[in-house]
Amino acid sequence: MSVSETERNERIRLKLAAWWETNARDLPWRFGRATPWGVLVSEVMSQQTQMSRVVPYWETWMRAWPDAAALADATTAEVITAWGRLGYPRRALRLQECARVVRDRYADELPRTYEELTGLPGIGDYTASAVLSFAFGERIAVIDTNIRRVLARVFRGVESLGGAAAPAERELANRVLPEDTARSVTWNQSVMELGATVCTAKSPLCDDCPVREDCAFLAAGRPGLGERRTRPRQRFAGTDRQVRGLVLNALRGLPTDKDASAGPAGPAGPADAVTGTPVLPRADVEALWTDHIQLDRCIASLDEDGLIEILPDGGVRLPR
DNA sequence: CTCCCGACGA
DNA sequence: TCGTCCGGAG
Repeated sequence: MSVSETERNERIRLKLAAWWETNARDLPWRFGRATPWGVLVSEVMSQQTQMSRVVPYWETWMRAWPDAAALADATTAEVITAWGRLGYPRRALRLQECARVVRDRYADELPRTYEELTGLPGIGDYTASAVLSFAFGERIAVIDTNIRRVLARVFRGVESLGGAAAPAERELANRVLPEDTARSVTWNQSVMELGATVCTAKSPLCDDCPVREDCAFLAAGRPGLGERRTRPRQRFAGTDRQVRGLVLNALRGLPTDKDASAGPAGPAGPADAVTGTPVLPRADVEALWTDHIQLDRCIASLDEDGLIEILPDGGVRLPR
């Protein structure tokens, strides 16, 4: 790295750090207010889900299950219900599996190596790196869609392309990561935050950007702005994802025994005699979606995922 | 319609 | 490396 390049990087780092001080969103798991486990939960909830939607779920979740051991002891039905409408409910299943591994294999203490973290259910490259940086304060380059976009724009003057992070992108991320450990954490957080709130994909707010004077992308006239960088997202309407969501949403809405005993007598629906888990009868299942071929395919896939259980009479329920 | 702090299996 | 998995906001 040349002297001038080093100086430029340092200038950018200082501006971002100052910007972070006054512009960081006050998320409840930031600024040392959450345990490493709490940070991990926030990262899992944030996978493909906006922070603004995550915050209330995280608050409720952490009150119910403050640590891995508590989550490990919950029933799967409770976990799926608490996941609510965050989307991608398999994440909730994996998070509980993760909690059980942490409790059983790691004595309820989150491991702090990349290899061990990525070995946990639902924890991939991004989440492992984020936990190491944000929860444990280790020096490691965090690579997510926001950071890839910001680094590509500021340092290379181009839009980041879709697909997996290329080796060149990882090299760049490691090259510009501050040597000082504490500064590397602030760097990761500030670059990510800039990408989420200012240096957005389609319409970046360059006038409000703290590094607009140093940005290669802006200097080049923002070539190819808004160019599709990620692979096209699957549409939603009419897909299996929508149908699966309908089924789970119906199951989440069923009154439980707690509702019956606590509140104004809600109609306690049909429940399994042994477990007490509320059951959605086959007739109610069929009322959810007219295409029964697709519906049954989704019921089967939900069962395979462990998100529901199918009873002999065709009714379904959340797993215990 | 696209986008949002991805992970996983085929 | 690609397809799948949710849902809401802009």
